Amino acid sequence: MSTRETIIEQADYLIRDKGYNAFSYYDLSKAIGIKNASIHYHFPSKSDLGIAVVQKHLQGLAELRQEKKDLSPLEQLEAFFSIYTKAQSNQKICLVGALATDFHTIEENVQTHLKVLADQVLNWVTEILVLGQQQGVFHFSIEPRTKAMLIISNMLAIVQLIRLTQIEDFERVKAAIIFELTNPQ
Amino acid sequence: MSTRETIIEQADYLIRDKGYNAFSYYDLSKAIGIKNASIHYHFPSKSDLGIAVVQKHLQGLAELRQEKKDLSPLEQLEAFFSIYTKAQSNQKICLVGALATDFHTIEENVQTHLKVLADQVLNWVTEILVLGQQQGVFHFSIEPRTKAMLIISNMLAIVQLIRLTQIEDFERVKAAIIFELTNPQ
DNA sequence: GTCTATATTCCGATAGAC
DNA sequence: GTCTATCGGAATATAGAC
Repeated sequence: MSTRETIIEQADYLIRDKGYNAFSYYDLSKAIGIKNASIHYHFPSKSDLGIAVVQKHLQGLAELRQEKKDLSPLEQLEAFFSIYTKAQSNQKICLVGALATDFHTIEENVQTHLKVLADQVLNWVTEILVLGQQQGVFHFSIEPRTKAMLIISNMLAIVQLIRLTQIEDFERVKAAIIFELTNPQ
Repeated sequence: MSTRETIIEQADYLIRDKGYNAFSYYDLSKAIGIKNASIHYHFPSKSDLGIAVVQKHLQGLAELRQEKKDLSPLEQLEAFFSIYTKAQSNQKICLVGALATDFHTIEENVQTHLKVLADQVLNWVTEILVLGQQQGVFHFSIEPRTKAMLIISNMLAIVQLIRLTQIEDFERVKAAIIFELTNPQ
């Protein structure tokens, strides 16, 4: 992995662990083993790095979506959940939530990229829900886009909340979403 | 309002606007009109201030709960939602979410108080849901505590997400939660 | 591309006068 | 209880050698 990619990966980790404003170039230099100034060579400003991290997630999302596109709606939804399962296993939160709470402190170009990421996530989950509804495997009576917001909200928030409650709540919530979605009650 | 109370209120505002690590004693001094050092007289360390803000929310929650305890389950749930409606109207997020994302950077005594707040919220919403279920006005098939986590997650995350999507999503989500909860499908 | 060294700014916190 | 003044440290960022 190139130095540039290593920096992005570590920055991603730190943003989702401590928050955008709490991590520093010094944190990165410690973690990677190169000096502060070397990181500025790759990413002159912190915003440049923030954008790169968001873009990495955009790319990862597109790849995951492409990779799973022929699977069943339920399997695709579980693929979406896997993003959060992976985060939760490392005590990390999701990038969208991490940067949303710091939204009023990040530069406008980072904000813009973040909005695109949120939009892409919303589009994907909405698409999965519509497909599942058409196939009769998902049951819900509200607008698909709103249902997608509810499910995304559940995942985004639960990875934050399990820092305060119990780690087991993550699996409980995931199972409950699938139960309610797949059972006509 | 006493200077102490003014400081707490402004700190509350700033934490939920910019995040715990992004606001400074200087921000407070500008907003209130007293000097940096004067704030340290009331709150020697930033942790002292953080704890005071959490405790203000704990007290506010207890008062709201007491005030609404004889109302119907639906009205009590709407009272819970009103916390987020108020936040959303000022582009603020909820305190629990704001401090959860910064959780790994705040001092242990702030963490402890925050956990108590999250626990109190969870207890209240669970209680409302059980009552509604007993009265036959709420319909859900999962554990009440898990259902409470789902609903709290929805509200906690939506106030973060509307910074990235559309402000109208807040009302949509709120209406959808009530619709799904009150309709047997 | 990485380094040393440093400029600059800002932050949390304290001493001491009033 | 609020002020001026300042300390010590940390952050983002840059200059210039290698």
